[in-house]
Amino acid sequence: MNITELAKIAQVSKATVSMVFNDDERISDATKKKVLKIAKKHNYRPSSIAKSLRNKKTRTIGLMLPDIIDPFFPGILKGVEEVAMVNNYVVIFCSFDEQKEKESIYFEMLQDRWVDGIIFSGVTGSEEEEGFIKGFIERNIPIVFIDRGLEGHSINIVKIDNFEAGYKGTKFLIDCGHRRIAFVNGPPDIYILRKRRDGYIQALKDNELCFDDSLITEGEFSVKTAKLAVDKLLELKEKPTAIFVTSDLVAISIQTELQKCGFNIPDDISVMGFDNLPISSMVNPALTTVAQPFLEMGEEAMKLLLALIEDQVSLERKILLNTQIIVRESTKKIGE
Amino acid sequence: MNITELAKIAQVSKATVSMVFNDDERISDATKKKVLKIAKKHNYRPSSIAKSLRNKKTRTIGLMLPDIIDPFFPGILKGVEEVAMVNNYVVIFCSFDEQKEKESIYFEMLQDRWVDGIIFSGVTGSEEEEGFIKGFIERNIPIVFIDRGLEGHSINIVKIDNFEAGYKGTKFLIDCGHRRIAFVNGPPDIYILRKRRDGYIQALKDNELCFDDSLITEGEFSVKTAKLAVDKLLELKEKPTAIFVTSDLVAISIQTELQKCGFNIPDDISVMGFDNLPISSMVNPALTTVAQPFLEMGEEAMKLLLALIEDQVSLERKILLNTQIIVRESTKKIGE
DNA sequence: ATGAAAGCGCTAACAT
DNA sequence: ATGTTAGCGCTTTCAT
Repeated sequence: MNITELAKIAQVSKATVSMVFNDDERISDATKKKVLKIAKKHNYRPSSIAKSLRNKKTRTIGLMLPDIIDPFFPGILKGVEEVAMVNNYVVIFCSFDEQKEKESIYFEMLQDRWVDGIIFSGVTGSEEEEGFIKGFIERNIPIVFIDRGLEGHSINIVKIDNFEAGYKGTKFLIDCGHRRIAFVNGPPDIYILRKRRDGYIQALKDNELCFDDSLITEGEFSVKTAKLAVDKLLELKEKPTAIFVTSDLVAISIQTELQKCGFNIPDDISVMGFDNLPISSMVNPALTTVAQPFLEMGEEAMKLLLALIEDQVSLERKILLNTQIIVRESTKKIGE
Repeated sequence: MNITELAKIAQVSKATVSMVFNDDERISDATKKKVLKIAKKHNYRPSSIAKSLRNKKTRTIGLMLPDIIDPFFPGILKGVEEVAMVNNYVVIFCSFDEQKEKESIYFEMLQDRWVDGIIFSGVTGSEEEEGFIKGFIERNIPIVFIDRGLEGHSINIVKIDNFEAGYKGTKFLIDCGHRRIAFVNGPPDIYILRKRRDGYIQALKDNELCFDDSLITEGEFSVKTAKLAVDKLLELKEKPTAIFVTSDLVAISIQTELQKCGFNIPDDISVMGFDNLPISSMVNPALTTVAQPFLEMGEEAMKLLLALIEDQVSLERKILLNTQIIVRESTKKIGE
């Protein structure tokens, strides 16, 4: 059932049917009712495809994510999806698994499909990527970044203040009385992780605590790094009383490792995570952590994208979301 | 840049351009090369939207999920996405959060957008839902279900054998020497969970073990249920030596609860989960569990959907995927 | 080997 | 208050 058939049955013109479905005020209530009734009876619904071709708007956005198994992306996806759906948009899910080739193919698909906008998390910074991104911007397809964007470009981005988060987490441990605080981080060539480390170091400095290189472990976020970090700690003659880990998953692995080595958490050592994943409240001990507002990040990114699409504004906006310390059982006050 | 403009620049007809991009053999190599070159230069790519309207095929599928935070859905999503993308399809992500209203709206959106097919996990069984599903099938839009489908309908479905999985998990514990095995399950009105329980009971029977109602706890999958289950166990005079929990997340919560009550796992009591989530290997102790092949479920669902879409077959197919026992640290052999 | 033209389902300008 | 018509970008018959 399409508009032509329906118009025939309802004995009106296609234009009238169209106007009815677009709530045009010029149509009389009588015909409006009549058309709607017949449409319902015949299960007629206007084709989004035809509309898109005609209107040059698809009410579709692309969401580019490096991964979906990593448990912080589902929250972002959900936030984006919710705001999109309420606004009658639909999201095409693109996960490129850190593969350049997949990323390129998805960029092309999104271009071919005339998406109205793109939300992008996990920029790699490759030349090819930059080319695609510039292409979209030239064609007036807005892009909103999450976490980090293209360096040296006027961009719209939603993120947390990673420096402040690193600072805040460290400060919390200091306020708990800890004086020797180890730091376990991901790869420092990732901008946001470098910032977290900077925050950690600044907090130490501001509180006149020794900053000791041997307290820092950096490497990819994995169980291996967790083991490495624990091994490193065990060899230290002067052991830290707390560890700040910039990933909940790694923090959980570290807790496990430490427990296996006979440490009691938090009595022997405090552990502080970063992310606040759903699982973090379920493990033993429940993890104290710096919470990232994943859902909100998705929501805000989508809201910003909507503004860019619909209001045609080309503002360059940075939205900074708050992190929050969630105190649970893996940290405790010491000293006095 | 569209086909008309490109045709003009290349001094050929629109038909020729179209044929070039559809690899029509009638076009000479010379013009093919010429057109492709000019297309590249002007960054021309055929519009998927216009193609869709013309061809009545969108190379788009809808994926309906009840949730995305629940950690087994990301695996499914990933499996679907991978197979879709390799075949030049795109997936519209629809999460209805167990809300009937959202579900209906998404069904309508998918209809309006002429998706070529739908993958659906989490049927609720509501009348409205059934209406939509029938509508799609009537309009020849294939639907593949994951886990469970519509009762009394010829449907295409990908799932695991939940009875066998329940049986297998229980049997493993029996083979470890356990004679009193508690069972913690989700709501038994969910078909697949009922099946898992049936498998548990059958395994007990087949091994002439007492089946004791007081060993079973059922309720929604949550921390609350975990606590409830542990409380119940503590009151038992004859304690079980093992617990089989049909959800890793709940199993992890139960481990935490038990540890807080002073139990050592697996020395005092063995715990067996169900799912094999990424996190399950990281907790302490690492969880022995019945693994569901989430990724494969998504992949197989998408492959089946492709067959239905492209071969226009209307076979009614059930794909049964294997579960697997992953032995880790939370269970141990006892007795002899 | 290539071109001309109709039509996919819709909207918007213009006409009545 | 409603109808007529052209056109969005593409494919596909049918001609040449």
